Amino acid sequence: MLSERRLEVLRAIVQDYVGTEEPVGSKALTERHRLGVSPATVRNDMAVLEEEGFIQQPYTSAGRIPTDKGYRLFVDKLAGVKPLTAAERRAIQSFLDGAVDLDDVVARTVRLLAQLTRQVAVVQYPSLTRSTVRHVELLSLAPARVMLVLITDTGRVEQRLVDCPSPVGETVLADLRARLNSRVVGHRFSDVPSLVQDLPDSFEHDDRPTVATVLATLLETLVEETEERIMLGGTANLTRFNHDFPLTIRPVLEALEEQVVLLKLLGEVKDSGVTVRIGHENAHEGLSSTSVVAVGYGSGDEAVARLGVVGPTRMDYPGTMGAVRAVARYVGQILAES
Amino acid sequence: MLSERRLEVLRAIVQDYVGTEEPVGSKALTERHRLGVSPATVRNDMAVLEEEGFIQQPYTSAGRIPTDKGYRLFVDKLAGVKPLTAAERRAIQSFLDGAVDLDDVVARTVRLLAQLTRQVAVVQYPSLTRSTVRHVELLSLAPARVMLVLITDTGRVEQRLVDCPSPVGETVLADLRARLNSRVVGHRFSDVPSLVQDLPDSFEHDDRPTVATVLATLLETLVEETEERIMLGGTANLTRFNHDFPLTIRPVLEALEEQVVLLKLLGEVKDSGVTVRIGHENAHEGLSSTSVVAVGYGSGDEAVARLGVVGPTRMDYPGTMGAVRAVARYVGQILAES
DNA sequence: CCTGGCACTCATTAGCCACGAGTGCCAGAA
DNA sequence: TTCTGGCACTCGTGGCTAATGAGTGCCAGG
Repeated sequence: MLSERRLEVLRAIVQDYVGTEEPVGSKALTERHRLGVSPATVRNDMAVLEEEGFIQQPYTSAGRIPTDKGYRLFVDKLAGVKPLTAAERRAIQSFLDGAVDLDDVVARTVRLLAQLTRQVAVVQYPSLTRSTVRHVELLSLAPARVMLVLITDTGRVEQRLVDCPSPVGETVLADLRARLNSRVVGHRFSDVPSLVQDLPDSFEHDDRPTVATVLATLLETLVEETEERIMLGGTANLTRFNHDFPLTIRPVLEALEEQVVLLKLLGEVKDSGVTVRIGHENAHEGLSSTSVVAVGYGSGDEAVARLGVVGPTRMDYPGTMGAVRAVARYVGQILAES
Repeated sequence: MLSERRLEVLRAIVQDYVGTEEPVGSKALTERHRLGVSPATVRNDMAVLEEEGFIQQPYTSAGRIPTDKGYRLFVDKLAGVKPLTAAERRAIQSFLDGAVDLDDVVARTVRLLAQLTRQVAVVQYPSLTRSTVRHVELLSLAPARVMLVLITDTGRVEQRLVDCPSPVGETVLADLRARLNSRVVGHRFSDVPSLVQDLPDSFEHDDRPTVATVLATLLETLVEETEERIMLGGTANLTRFNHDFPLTIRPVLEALEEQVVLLKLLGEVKDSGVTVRIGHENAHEGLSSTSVVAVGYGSGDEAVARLGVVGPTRMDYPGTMGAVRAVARYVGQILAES
């Protein structure tokens, strides 16, 4: 078990290393922090911390840097979430208030997060599975061609072309539109399949294939578009990886371009509270020297999507966590209002 | 005036420099290219080329590298566009054929371009100004709240919430929807304002404010959404700037994150043929050591948007131009089919 | 106008050395 | 026990010098 002071030493190491980006030695530590003990004592503590795997020497007889395990302990036990200043809060609010539609909200959020944390920001579009239907519209484009438009409560719009097996009359279309909406509006996407199951039966025999086709496309849209979209920003901040530059940044950029990777990354986020994944805790190889700080957000109690940042393991965790949490809250508010 | 052989020397310098990424000397040149003259002669030619500003020495008595002006001459006079191989063409086709909707087409195009050229790819969404209206839909969400959905011939969908001054009946809405569509469907966005100008007059006096509000929102959408969207990909390829890495890559990444910059960049593209902007020809400072190769694309004769790549001035121009042109053609085909 | 020869330039690399931040260990004090 | 001061040792960093070699400009002669 680690004594109180040893934890204090670890905290000091993390803080100094994050600040200076250089391995930190025992002497420097005692000078910058009031630990009340001599460098020699700190050295002993460091030896213990190293044995336990919390810190590490880049090479023999250099200063120490935290390991992933060290950061983990720091995040879990030694540091809280740093709340934003009033000025920052105001900045967030005024920046997000100007958004005109969902795309804009997401775009602004990405910029905001990137600027605030000086890291790469990742924002997932509000997910369809957990949203509800606001409206389904059917438009006749040609005799046997219908456009299906799906509008969600988060303001997202999806459209699909439907090629019908036979020409479809305006009245049938209006009928279908009305019945469809009366059944599904306000319901969750996941409930839609069972709600529309018997709908074809209530139509004339001739129209049933058409109705079935339209419904099939609707269900397909629900499934397909559950592949969620993600917006990325602030990649220029990666250049602050001053160290072994090309080597580090390359795989990170590659990973960030893979929507799949990002989705998986965000998928591992807990439903409540800020989630931090440090270094090798991230499954993806290219991200093994980065940390992900993410959190769910939503218009109500429940999270409909996630947002967060990706940065070097050597990051200011309390500040980053504070910024991510705050932004998520404001975005949630904005979504609830619209 | 430059003699034939001197141009040949310039071409050789560009080709070698692009290949090796190192300043090229007179001896190496005569070895790799059958110029039929001795290194000494080449040196004299080089001296002339340097005096004319086509090439440059990084420092006294090193090899030569092309200047922006040198690349310009190379692109304009010395090199054509290299057509793709049959295999590459097939790859493009099969890759793009799988796309399901407009977003997907753009996303796939970006990936394709990035992979093909090994550079940063930029694709502009088909522009609204040059598109035509396929359908306008009005949905009643609440008594005094209407959702306006605009569908373009390129498959793009835009929606806006409209808060009306007074409750609006279903019949009025249906009436407006019908008249609106009969007037604007098939017409260009730029023609819409004059087409709907007198529309409010044909409604009951009480409904005119509502109609006017809806129309205002429609026109606003046309203008606002003319701010065009852009998709970016392949930023990981920037790491192939091996040279003065952080210094070079930073401003480039920053520039690429600014939609405005990208739009301005693509805005300068000629309407026909592949446009190449080299180094300082790009207005933006951060892009002064990159070149942009871009071209318009569209479903018909006319370009509705642009796509291209951004890479180091030291790039394989013929190959890049070939790839960009080929991709643009296929995307145009895909759009025309849908 | 082209060529071979020659002296010169200068970035790069390797080798060397002094410096100093940092360590581990140990004996003695608290 | 726990902490401290002292001390020898490690090793990356930075400055210096010398050797290397690719590349140049210039010139005299074909």
